[in-house]
Amino acid sequence: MGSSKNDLFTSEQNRIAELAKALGHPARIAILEYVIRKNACVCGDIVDELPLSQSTISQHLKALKMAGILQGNVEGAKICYCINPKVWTELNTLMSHFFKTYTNCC
Amino acid sequence: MGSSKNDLFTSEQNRIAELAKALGHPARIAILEYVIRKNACVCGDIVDELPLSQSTISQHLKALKMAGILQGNVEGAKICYCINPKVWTELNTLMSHFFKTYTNCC
DNA sequence: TTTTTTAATCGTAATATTGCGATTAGATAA
DNA sequence: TTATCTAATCGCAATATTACGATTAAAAAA
Repeated sequence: MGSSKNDLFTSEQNRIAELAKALGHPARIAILEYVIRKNACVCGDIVDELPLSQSTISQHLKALKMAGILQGNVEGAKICYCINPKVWTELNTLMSHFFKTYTNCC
Repeated sequence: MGSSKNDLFTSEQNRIAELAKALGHPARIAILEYVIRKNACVCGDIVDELPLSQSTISQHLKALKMAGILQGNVEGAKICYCINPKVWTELNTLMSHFFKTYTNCC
């Protein structure tokens, strides 16, 4: 027990949940906002921007990369993070479709 | 340690993360889809619909209620769940605004 | 009344997440 | 070469999540 039973749900349900989960921490929202605000690939100065340790931020970056939302491109010793446009579109599409399925009833 | 440091982030960052986290499990997506598909307030037959135990579903319902996404209205012995329209709009607004902040750069 | 139904909560166990310091590996600089 | 910088990973601890059976409280039915 303790782990979620992903095999019981559709792949779309699992994918929405996976992407939402990746957004489910304020530090990861802050990271994405920062990467977007810089409007370019941003290297490890995220660490200077957020009040969290380097290892913690690296973990959050990993979570965002695992979901596919962020890309990391190696640039010498530094690594350049940016939004993965395809996954961003996927996220937008899945969410807005999900939102549209509801129209007031109560 | 172990708990997230919500006080380090803006209330908007925390709220987006809180709502996203509530969507961050396939069972909760399935619950919302079911409630929406019924296009009306739905009572506890969610338990018959999903392959999870009554107590587990009750926990997921609690998570959705805590985030405000679901409302539960007492109807005799049964409880009637439906989407909270205000929070649904809030969710839609926050997410679509968040999505719009990004335009391709890389 | 007693019985049944409904949904929340309790108790427990397994697993996941969050966070940080320390270490590591690879690239760059001196 | 050695030193430094960068970012991932390791190891650990605290806490949260997920899941289920059992119990509970309240309403409805018999």
